[in-house]
Amino acid sequence: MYIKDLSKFENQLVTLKGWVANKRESKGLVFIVLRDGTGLCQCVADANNIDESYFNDARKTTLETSISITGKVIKDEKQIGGYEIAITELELIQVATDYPIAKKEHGVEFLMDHRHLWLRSQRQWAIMRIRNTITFAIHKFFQQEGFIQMDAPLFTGNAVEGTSTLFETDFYGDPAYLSQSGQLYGEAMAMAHNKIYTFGPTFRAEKSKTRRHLSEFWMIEPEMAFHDIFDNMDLIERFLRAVVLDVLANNKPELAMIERDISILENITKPFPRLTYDEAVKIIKGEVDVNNKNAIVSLEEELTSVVNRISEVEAEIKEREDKIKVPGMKKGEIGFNQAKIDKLKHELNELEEQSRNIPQWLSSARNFEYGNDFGGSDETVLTRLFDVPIMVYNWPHEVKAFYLKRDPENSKFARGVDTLAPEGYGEIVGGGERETDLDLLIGKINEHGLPMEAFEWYLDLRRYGSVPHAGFGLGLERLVAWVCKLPHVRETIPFPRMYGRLKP
RNA sequence: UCCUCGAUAGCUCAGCUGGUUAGAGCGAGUGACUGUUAAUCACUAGGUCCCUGGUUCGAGCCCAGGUCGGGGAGCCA
Repeated sequence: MYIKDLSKFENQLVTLKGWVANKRESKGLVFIVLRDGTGLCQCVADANNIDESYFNDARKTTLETSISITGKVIKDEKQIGGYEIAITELELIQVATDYPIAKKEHGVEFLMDHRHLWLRSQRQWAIMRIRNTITFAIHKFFQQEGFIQMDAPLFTGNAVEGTSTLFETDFYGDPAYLSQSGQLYGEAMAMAHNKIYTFGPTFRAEKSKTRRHLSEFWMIEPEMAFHDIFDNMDLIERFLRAVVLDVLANNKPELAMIERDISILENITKPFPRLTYDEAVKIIKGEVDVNNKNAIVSLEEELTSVVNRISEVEAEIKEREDKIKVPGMKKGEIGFNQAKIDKLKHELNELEEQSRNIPQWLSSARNFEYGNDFGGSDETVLTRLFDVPIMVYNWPHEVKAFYLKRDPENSKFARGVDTLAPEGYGEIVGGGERETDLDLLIGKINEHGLPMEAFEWYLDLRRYGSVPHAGFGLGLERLVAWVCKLPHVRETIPFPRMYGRLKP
């Protein structure tokens, strides 16, 4: 019996097992908000209606105490979930003392140190449900499209691109690296099964401390024989649309819990703009407007509004602090104002960080040098202007991976494509058409200073029945972060591993 | 690796140009309250002011070096 099914048991006696998510009590009444992993439900112990021992046990409950409750299901529109339980029996399973996570603002470090408990809170619960939908939707999409799921090894002897970002391990006395992409293996598997996808963990030892980076993250890498870059873009677009529509179909309540603006997700049915690198650069530099917006001007406006908001917030904090100081205010009202002040101070810290970052981003966009790869801030500047994901293709070949196909129409470019999520999120997909020319590939491997013997097996794919093929890699956490509009990817995975974070 | 912000009670934060005994709210504990949805009231217990050194009659506050954390750059999904 689970809380999510209560509607089928109106006016019946049910038994629920779960944890105390919240509790309020007065003399003859105890209100327990029970959490059972499927939902929340208020349960009421009324001293007049139940045995004294049950009532006393109800009073003993604390935050996150585990209990079993039996009671009658009563419809009550005012309650979360629309139902309430009138308790008739209550069994304490384990009484928790001093649960660390309180119903108030906490700092990031504290919450991360208590990630094992933080996962129980409502917001995190909702995010994990959405992640689950996305994971399932990804498998569903590819399976329906006739893809075979195959897994690339996690231990690898050679680096795809450089070694500075690899975690080294000991493999029976030899160095081995944790995989940072299954890409090359994916190509081999596609030659055997035509269309395949991998879905597994990926490791990158980048000492990055930004909202977009994890050291361990989950990547989905499809690879398709007989696909060119345009087929690839068609697939990316269909794929992301299917996944987001699945979330909209299954997770409206969760999206509401985290206060996600659904209208932007609903735009997913619109076609994704496809820009060449050249076009995207013009937009970033503010030389071309898009959707009646100019990248530079709108960022300048953003900066102004951040500055204005800072003075607003400062004024409100001061006002509330002065209010509290006046003698005679009721204790509860002081507490209420103090909680508001806490929240405003957190907002103020974030705004001040933005006011330091935006000028840097502005100068980076203004001074963007044609031919460079996009940085994180460039992607932010660009994607703030859109309300659907965009695809940027035909990149200068020097800045992209060695295995990307040179554009036959202009050898300056490589047929890579990045998909950038809107609202400033940036890259969630990177991919492209693969180089099939054996000599060009050998040249690129030498150019990058990579050990040729490690790539012999890969070159075999060009020697024996080489065909045009393409694929891409999607970062699961980045997709979840955008769908949920989270400020940081660390909340999209149960136990994040990142620079400076290996526990819990 | 670089830039930038920070570290004070279990938590979130005040703490003035350096000045006696370091504060608030929340949380916790005790008692009072018959329906609450972070707003009832009273009382109680909570501190190595991150570490090391320096300046000073005097350092939570100033200086130097470190440690840890937030944000960003580079790199990337």
